[in-house]
Amino acid sequence: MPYTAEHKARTRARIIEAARVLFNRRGFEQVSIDEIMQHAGLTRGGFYNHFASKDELYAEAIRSFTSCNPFARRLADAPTAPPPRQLARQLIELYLSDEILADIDQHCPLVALPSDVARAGLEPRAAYTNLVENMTCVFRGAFADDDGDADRRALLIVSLCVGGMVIARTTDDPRLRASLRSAARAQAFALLSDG
Amino acid sequence: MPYTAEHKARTRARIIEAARVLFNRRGFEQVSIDEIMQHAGLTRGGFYNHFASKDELYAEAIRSFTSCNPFARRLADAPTAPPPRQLARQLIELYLSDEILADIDQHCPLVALPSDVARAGLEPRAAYTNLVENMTCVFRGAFADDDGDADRRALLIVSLCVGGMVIARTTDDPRLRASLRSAARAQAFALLSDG
DNA sequence: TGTACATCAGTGAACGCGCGTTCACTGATGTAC
DNA sequence: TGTACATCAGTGAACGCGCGTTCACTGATGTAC
Repeated sequence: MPYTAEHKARTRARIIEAARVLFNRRGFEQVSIDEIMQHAGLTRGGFYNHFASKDELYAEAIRSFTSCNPFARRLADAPTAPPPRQLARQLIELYLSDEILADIDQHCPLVALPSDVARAGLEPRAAYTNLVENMTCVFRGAFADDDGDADRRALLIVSLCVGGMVIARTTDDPRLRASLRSAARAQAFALLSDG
Repeated sequence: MPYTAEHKARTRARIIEAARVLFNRRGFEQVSIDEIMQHAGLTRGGFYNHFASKDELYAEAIRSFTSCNPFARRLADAPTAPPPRQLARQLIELYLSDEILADIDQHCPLVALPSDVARAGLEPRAAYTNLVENMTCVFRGAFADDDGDADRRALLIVSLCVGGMVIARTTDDPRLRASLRSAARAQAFALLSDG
């Protein structure tokens, strides 16, 4: 057995991470396998030692989003996190922040890839749905268990965050980019507070 | 002057309409000029009699949405339309309706093409921004001129409509598709009412 | 410990295909007479 | 009214390029002895 299985797994993970970043930045079709492999420090030909096709890589990359964006990392800290409502506020703030908007590589796939995923196969769409559910679930946690209006509020916060960021990311007008997000932030906070 | 200018304008409009439908359905890069021209009942070569490049057509197609979707048509009826606030309600209802969600060809580019436009050139992004502004402006009209909070509310309604539809369109979960839109509709109505 | 070997991760040239774009042309049409 | 003509919208073959994929290969590595 030349090269350990672990060695191959690490290389594979490196390719997926490179793909995640590049897909997020420029979309699935706009990124070539050549580029992904270079970004991972490899050359074109080796790709098919790890994946059957570019499509297979796409599904893997979307799945990997769940564990690699700052939002998800913030959530992973949950045990040491502040109480639910305060955590929710921090996540809204982070989600709509200038830092995230400015750093395309860190964008949430809900924001970065909706059109791409909508046209993709079943696997990517299921991964996307899963992400929406996870995000909603976090905000749901900020309300009382017996709060009949909590589900609706959580969904609204998600819609505001995603909607605000999608438009902000797409438009080229700096004022609109700012006012959209500050309006969404204030409204999301209001939804959290008067619950 | 063989062929009237009007003849050429009609052909051009036919190409734009074909492009609008196909881009909306499958995205910018996934649709070839060949396909668009066929869809318009023409052949590949004639394309460059009407447009300098595929990018130029893209911007035109986005702009054309302003005049050829149910949302815009509803607006064109303005003279005979109900008072601004009631019109706004009708437009929200329409934007988030089952009918629109089910008919991909009719989707608003704000919902159908965000990832594509975000990666496109200046022209498409400017056209997108323009659409956001037009939409915001309509909802702004539902509030008093001297209402200092109106701009913010109008932006929130746009964010909710677009955000709700973007996620609904992308997810494959029917319950989520429904609950997102009904929550967004209720909240948008609330924003209109207690202004 | 040192060496020969088998494995297979990684290489890079090549292939085939589709797409955006160009170009020489064709033929339908409005105009001048 | 009829005809010859100039224009240019529309045609379709061709070009060049980039991409996904294939393939014969190389050489680094763990293992057996």
